[in-house]
Amino acid sequence: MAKSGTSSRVMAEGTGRSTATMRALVDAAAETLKSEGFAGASARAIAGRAGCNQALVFYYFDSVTNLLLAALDAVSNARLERYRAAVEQVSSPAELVEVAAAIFGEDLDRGHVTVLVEMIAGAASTPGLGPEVSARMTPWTQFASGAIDSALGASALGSVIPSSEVAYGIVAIYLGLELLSHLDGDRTSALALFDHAKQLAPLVEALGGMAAPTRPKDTTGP
Amino acid sequence: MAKSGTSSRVMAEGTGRSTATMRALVDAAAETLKSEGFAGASARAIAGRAGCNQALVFYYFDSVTNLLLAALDAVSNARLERYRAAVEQVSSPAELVEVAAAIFGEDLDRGHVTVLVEMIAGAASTPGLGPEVSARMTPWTQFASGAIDSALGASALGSVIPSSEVAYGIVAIYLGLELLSHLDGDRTSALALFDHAKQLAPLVEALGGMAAPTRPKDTTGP
DNA sequence: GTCTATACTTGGATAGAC
DNA sequence: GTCTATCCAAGTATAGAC
Repeated sequence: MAKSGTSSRVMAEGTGRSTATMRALVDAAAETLKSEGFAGASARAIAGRAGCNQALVFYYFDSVTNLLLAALDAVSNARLERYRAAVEQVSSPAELVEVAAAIFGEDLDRGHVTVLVEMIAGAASTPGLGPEVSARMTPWTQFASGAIDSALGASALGSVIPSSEVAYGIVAIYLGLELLSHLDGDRTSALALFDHAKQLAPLVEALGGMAAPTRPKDTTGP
Repeated sequence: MAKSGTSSRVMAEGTGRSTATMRALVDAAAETLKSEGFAGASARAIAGRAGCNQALVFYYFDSVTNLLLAALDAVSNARLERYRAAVEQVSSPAELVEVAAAIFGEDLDRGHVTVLVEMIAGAASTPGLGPEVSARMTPWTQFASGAIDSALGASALGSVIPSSEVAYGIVAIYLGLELLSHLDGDRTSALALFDHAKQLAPLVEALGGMAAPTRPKDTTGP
């Protein structure tokens, strides 16, 4: 699943060219998934975009599928970090919706979620790919769950609807909005939804306050 | 876009065998999209499942893409009719969520939304397919919009959030839940969300009543 | 209408030169 | 490490026999 037996332990500097083309391939794989989709992400198409030879795909990753998974890892990890950093300074539902909308706007423009969606949909056609992609989804549902908990407080509406299930729904919305907005090249319809969600946030806050045992804005101080 | 120049005007009975295999191909195309995904839906795979020769795909539909679109049409229309019939007897938000959950459960089990999702995701890799698929999505957003209007009443929350935008979000959730639940073969997580939505429906009703100029359950009588 | 046969293209993957 | 050359499998699409 990892790599061939090449330069996996020498990641620091050493063979500068090798890791460079490796990264080029990973980047090109992500870009190809965005513009050509899973079915169009062939070794030749990816290598062509990376500016190198098709054989290098197999030299570095053993198979096209492995390369695509590496691309998924790269995009997923980078974005997860971005979301984490942004959500860290958030405490209220309204704020949470606001930053979520902003970063999701980036995702729509840059096509980050496309990579995810194409891999999920493409998993059906490649034996064994499903579990691999599925494993890479759990960090997202877990992250969403945690973000909801810390913004809403475990005591609030969380007692009515468990945050893990809400998180599942949030992730689903992300994927679905990506599918729709990518299909007709229109990100405004998707972002409009976030605007409305922002309007609804105070309502959630009020309801949470009613059910909760008086928990103020929670500044996670140790 | 339609067919070759074969038996398009003789659809009644006449050439019984021809329309039979045509339907077999359409059905097989849908099934192949469900189990093998867009990338695995080749003329050979589909014809094999239909129990006929690969060449018939091109005889009847000119191209694989056209056959896949025909399959999408068939599934989409059948399901739309199913939803319409069920939603007709609905007036309250709680009822709407309930029937939506029930039929969506069918969709998850039988893989109807998979066909849609695979075609949307696959559209990226086939030039010209995007607009075709997009055109087949609008009936769904329109239907959802209408269902929300008639269950909520144009006067209720509709003044805060336009039903067309909510409909966009609902369709997105359907697609996203399909992606997730299909990936890890678990429909319960998706259906649990509907259960919770049902619990929230009375709240929406109450809020709608507050904002609306006293509109009772609306039994669309002529 | 349906099948066989076939032409042509693309894609995954390997071997070996440099 | 990177490229060329190549093999082989699979796919689209057409022609023509039945």
